[in-house]
Amino acid sequence: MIVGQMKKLGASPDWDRLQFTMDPHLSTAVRHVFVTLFEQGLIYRGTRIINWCTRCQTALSDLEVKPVERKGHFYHLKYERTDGGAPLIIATTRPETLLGDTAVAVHPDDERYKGLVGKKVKLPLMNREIPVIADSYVDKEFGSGALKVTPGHDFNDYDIGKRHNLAVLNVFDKAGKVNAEGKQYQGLSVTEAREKILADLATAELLVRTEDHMHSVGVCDRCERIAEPMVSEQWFMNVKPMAEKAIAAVRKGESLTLAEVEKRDDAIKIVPESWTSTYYHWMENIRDWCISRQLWWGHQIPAWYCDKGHTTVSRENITKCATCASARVVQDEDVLDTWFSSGLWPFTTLGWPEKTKAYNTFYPTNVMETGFDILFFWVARMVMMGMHFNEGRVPFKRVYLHAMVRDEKGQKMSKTKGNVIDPLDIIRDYGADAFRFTLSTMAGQGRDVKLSLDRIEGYKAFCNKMWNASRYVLMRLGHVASELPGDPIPKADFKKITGGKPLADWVASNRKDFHPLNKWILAELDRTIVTVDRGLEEFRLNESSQAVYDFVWGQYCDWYIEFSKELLGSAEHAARVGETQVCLMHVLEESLKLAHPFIPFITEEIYQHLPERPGMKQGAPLMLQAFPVAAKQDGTRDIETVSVWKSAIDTLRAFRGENNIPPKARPKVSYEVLDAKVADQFIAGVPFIRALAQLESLAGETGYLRGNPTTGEIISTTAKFFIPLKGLVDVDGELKRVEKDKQATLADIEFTKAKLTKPTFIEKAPKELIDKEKDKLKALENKIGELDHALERLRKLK
RNA sequence: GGGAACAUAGCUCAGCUGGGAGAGCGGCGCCCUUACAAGGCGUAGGUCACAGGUUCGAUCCCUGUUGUUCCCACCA
Repeated sequence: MIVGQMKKLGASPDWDRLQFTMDPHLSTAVRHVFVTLFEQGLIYRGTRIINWCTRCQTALSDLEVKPVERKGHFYHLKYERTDGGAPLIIATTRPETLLGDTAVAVHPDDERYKGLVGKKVKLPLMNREIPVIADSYVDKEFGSGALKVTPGHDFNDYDIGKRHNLAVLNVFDKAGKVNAEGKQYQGLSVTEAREKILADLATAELLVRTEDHMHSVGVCDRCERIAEPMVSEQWFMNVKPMAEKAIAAVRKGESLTLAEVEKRDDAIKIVPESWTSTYYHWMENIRDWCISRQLWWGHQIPAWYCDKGHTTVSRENITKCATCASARVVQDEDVLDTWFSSGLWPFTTLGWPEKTKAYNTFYPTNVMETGFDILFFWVARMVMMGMHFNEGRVPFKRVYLHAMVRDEKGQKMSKTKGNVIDPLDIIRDYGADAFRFTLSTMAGQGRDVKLSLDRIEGYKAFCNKMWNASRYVLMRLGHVASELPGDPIPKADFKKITGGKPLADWVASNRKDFHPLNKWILAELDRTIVTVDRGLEEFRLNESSQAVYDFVWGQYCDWYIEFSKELLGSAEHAARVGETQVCLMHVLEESLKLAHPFIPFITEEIYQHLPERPGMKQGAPLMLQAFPVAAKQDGTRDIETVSVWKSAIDTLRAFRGENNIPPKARPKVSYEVLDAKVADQFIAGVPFIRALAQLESLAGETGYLRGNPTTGEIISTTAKFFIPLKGLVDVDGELKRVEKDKQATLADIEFTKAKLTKPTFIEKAPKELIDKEKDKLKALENKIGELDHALERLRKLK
């Protein structure tokens, strides 16, 4: 199912290399690792206290036990002294464990109990005497300052017991029932035993009082049943020495850049960096890893026990004990923690321990991309195992911890909570591309993603936009039937236009002579390529996807395509048709490549519809094309030029919009350039401003309109437009619009003036900024003059 | 108990080393203009959680407060 989901999502790994940790080769490698570590003394079998799940009937690692706040009770019990002195009061949350008590502990400095240490108390209900011992673990302030010690069922008590050589009593069996040690309580479950014992204590007047108590208990990660600390025989791995090296590798990576770390094999960089401290903290406090599990599914531990009690650990299955040659051998029934084999993933999947070609080529790998929820479970173990078994070389150079998808309420998805969103459902409703794009833009957050259906909807629209833009391009290239009868645009013959050169090459060598609009869109494309590239390099996927989105929709569709209609449709620019067709095509193609990592399906589909062009094989997949590279050309001037046109168009559109001038109205307008510095640039854009502002005509002002008393003046930053207002607008409405503009401009002036008159600013701010502010002030004051003039005319007109 | 993060427009979120806050969705107005109504154009909407500090200047850096979240931890 998961593989199916990944394919639907468009994940593009080399599926031929799909592997499973239980595959024969990986199983062999797992055995090899286990036996090697055993021989190195890093794996051992021992009796320890571990967390035990009484439902799953298996040992759990520390990581598999989740602390949960539970309401409980704090019971104060009376332990009678054998010397007849005042009884000890002991507080506990788990009275049933008293069955396994082997001591009572007090703090060595506790004046209240000084004389008691070394004496004995009577264990309630059990008819057993246990010693009072002194141990500094005990907190004098907590409860009564006296602690019952149950080494068999409590981690702390186990440690205390070891320090004082106390007996370890197991009173529960693997199913969580009281065993024979519990005498009259045998057979009861933990909960039943607790109730019965409390009742008996009450009867015996040994239960002093009961309080409500909130405390955290460890529950099994899988089934949420309370984990029972139990003493049992398990396999452990000493990970401390490996952890030290694993810490060193990340420390080294901290002082390196992402690019630097890629060139070496002894350092790891974690992104986002804030996770490194978490990683250190865990690694520095790491304890021996309990690796055996009492499950029926997994890699069986390669250890055999003979009838004489000898243990044989072997890479091959054995039939005889290695020590006594007894043929009565039986393999350990336990299996390994699933993360044991997963921790070997980066090298066992490449054929290790054999030095295969794949291994030599791909180890160390470049990027490990996963969720932070398995940073310890998986990532840390891979680092430790990887370095240990590969001559200190790291398994991967960079770790990218992506954000975690949560549900709409921000909760982690889980099967038990039933709030899992199936990616297939989203793909069915919105498409894989929209889903991927959304995840990419949301990946910027450090921690979690609340999946927002509205946003997916928005990116679905983007995919649609891309499709429609492509349709337009194909029409303009004459490769799709235009619905325009008698469309004058010739079918683009790229071979002829570029002389057989690939479009990209032809553009690169000729772009300096292109029309400003074509130069401009190429410059915008270059900028976008740089941004997308940087984002991908630095794992800021949201910046990359956002840059693609903004470029395609905000520049290419909203402006360039609109401009191109004029460029292609007017006889004035007939000489630019071929060049413009190439640019439309080239920029579309490069955009498809930039967008492809995010929306692979639709971009591939569109790509397959693109017409034949020099150097391109029909049917070649987009996925295999080289990623775009930005030209090293300075497009600043072109971007500036077109921004002058855009701002003029914006001003005229705002005038139309706010005055509710119907789109069908085509006013005749004349202009006068206000900023002499941009006069040439402005004049080159006149036909395009006219077209996009939907004007009948736009001509240099000759005095006719200016002299006309019914003419209105529209002020943009670089130019003034004269428009006959009569019958076109409601003069009051236009007065309001210009007045609003004036107020905003005045506020601007005030702000800038305040800045410039502050002596400390003039003294300390960078000169560049001061000059910029001065220029700005001048332009604003100029504009006020023009606005006042416009207002005056409007008032007269009224 | 220790550590980390987050708090920006009604909603979901950008804002990369400090120089007058942006997008999408939603709202309002005008448009079915032949790529696109899953659209176009215009427009409203934010003391950037709160209080201090550093700075000529703070959404951005520092400290504290409040709220939310996550991770780690053996307080009976």
